Amino acid sequence: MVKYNGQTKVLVAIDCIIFGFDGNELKILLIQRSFSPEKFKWSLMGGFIQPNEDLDQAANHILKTLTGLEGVYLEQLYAFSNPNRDPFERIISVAYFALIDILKYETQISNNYHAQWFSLNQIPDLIFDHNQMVKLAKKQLRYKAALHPILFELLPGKFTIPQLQNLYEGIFETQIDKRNFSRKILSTKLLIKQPEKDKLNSKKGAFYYVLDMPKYIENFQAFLYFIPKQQASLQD
Amino acid sequence: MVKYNGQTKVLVAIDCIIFGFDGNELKILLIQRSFSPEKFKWSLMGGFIQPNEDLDQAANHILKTLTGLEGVYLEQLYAFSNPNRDPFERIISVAYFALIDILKYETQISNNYHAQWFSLNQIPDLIFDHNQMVKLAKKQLRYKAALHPILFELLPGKFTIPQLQNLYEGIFETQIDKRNFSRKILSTKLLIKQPEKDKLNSKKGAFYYVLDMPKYIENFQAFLYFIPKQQASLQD
DNA sequence: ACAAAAGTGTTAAGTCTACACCCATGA
DNA sequence: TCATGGGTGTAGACTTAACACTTTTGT
Repeated sequence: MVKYNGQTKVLVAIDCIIFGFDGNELKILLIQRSFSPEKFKWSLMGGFIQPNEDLDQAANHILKTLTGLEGVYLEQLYAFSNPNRDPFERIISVAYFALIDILKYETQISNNYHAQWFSLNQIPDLIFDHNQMVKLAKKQLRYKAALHPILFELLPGKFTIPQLQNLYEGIFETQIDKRNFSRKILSTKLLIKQPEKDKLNSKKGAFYYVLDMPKYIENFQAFLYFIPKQQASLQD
Repeated sequence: MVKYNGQTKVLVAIDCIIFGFDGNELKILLIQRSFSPEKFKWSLMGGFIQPNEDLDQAANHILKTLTGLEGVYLEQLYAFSNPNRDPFERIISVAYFALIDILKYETQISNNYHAQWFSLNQIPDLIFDHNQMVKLAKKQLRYKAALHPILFELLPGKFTIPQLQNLYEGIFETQIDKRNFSRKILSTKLLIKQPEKDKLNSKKGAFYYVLDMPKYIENFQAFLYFIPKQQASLQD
C-alpha cells in the first residue's frame, strides 16, 4: 500500500500577532530576532509546529514562551504560503492573532527576549511577510470587533465605560458619541456594574464594570453591531 | 549559518469544499477516492501543495482538475492540524471553500472522477476530518452571506429575484417575506434588470437580472445585511 | 376560468443618530 | 470656585417587519 509518495514536505511555522491595549493606544508586540537568518531584525513571535501538537497548541505554546501567558484569546488568522516568503527555505506560516491585557502582563514580558510594544502606526519593517500579516490581523480585528464583543479581551477584568469607548475609538480611528455608545454597550446586558469607581482618569471617577461571563460566552458569536455603520471602515 | 535545523517537515494538503446550487438546494461536490488509504470512501477534493505554488494556486489547480473550472470564487477557510487527523501520516490540511454555478458546469464534472453532488443534509461519512471541514465551511458561508453579496457566485450570470430568494432561504433554512426581500436586494443597486423573463418556473415569468459588476466589486466588502437579524442563525 | 407564481405599497414598531446639560470631585 | 471628565434623556429620521391584493399567462 503506497501512500503519499513523492510529495514534498515543508516546514510549517506559526507567527503570532499579539495585540495589547495600554489604555490609550492599540499596540502589537514584536521581538528582535536573536538568531539567523535576519538576526536583529524585528519580527512577530513565531516558531515551528512540533510533531505532537496541532496549530492551536503550537500557538499557545509560543505565546506562553514569550509572554508567560496562558488562556489568552487566540484565533487562527490565515496561512501564508508564498513559495519565496522566506528566502532561505520553503516555510508555510499560519498566522494567529492574540488579544491580551497589556498592563496585566507588562512585567512578565520582554525580559528574556528582546520584546517591545509598538504602536500600530509605528511598526518597523519586519522580516519576510510579517508586515502583511500585521495588516491582515488589524483588518480582521476591526471586522470582528465591529460585530462581536471581542475587545473585552484587551481590557482588565474591571474596566470603565470610558475606557472601553477609548478602545473602540482607537481601533476604529473614529470618535463615538458617548451617550449613544454607553447606551448600546449597556443594552447588550453583558456588563455588570460594580460599586467602586476608577478615580485615576477623572475627579468624579467612573464606575467599574465586569463582564457577565455566562452571557458573554453565550453571546460571543451573536451579532452585535457596535460601530455606527457609516464609521465601520473595514477597508484595509 | 545554521538555519532551521532539527525542525520536522510535514506534508501540507489542500481540501476544497465546493458548494453548488441547483436552483432548489445547496449541494456540495464529493469524490470517491480512487487510491489508498481509504480507497472508495467519499472525501473532499484535495491534493498536496507543490514546491512552486502557494496555497491559493494549489487550490485553484485542484479545482481545475476536478471541475475544469477556472476563475471560481475560492477562499481560504482554515488550517486543520490535528496530529492524528490522517492516521497514516502527519498532514496539515488547509481547507478552501468554493462557490460555483452547478448548472453551468454540470457537464464538465464527474466524468474522469467519481464525483457527485450531495445535498447538505445527506452528506455521507467522509474520510478523516472532512465532515468537520464541511461543517465549518457551511457556517462560514452563512456568516459571509449574511453580510456580503457573496451568493451571486452560486447563480448563473442571469438570474431572477425569486431564484435568489430561494437560494437565501435554502442556505439559512428560513422563509423570507418576498416583498421585503426584493426591496432589500434592489436597494443595494447591485442588480440590473433585463428586458427578458425566465418562463421556466412560472407562467407569468420573472424578470432576469444581472450583476452590476463595477458596483459588485466595489461593494463586496461593504456590510450589507441581507438576512433579518432574528433569522440569521450563525450557530453551527 | 382557474391555478400558480410574480410583483408591488403601506403602516406601525423599533432603532439609530444627533444633540446639551447637570453632576461629582480634586486641585 | 473652577476645570475636568462622567453620566444621562429626548425628538426626528430612518430602517425594519408585518401584512394582502392584483397581474400575467399556460393549461
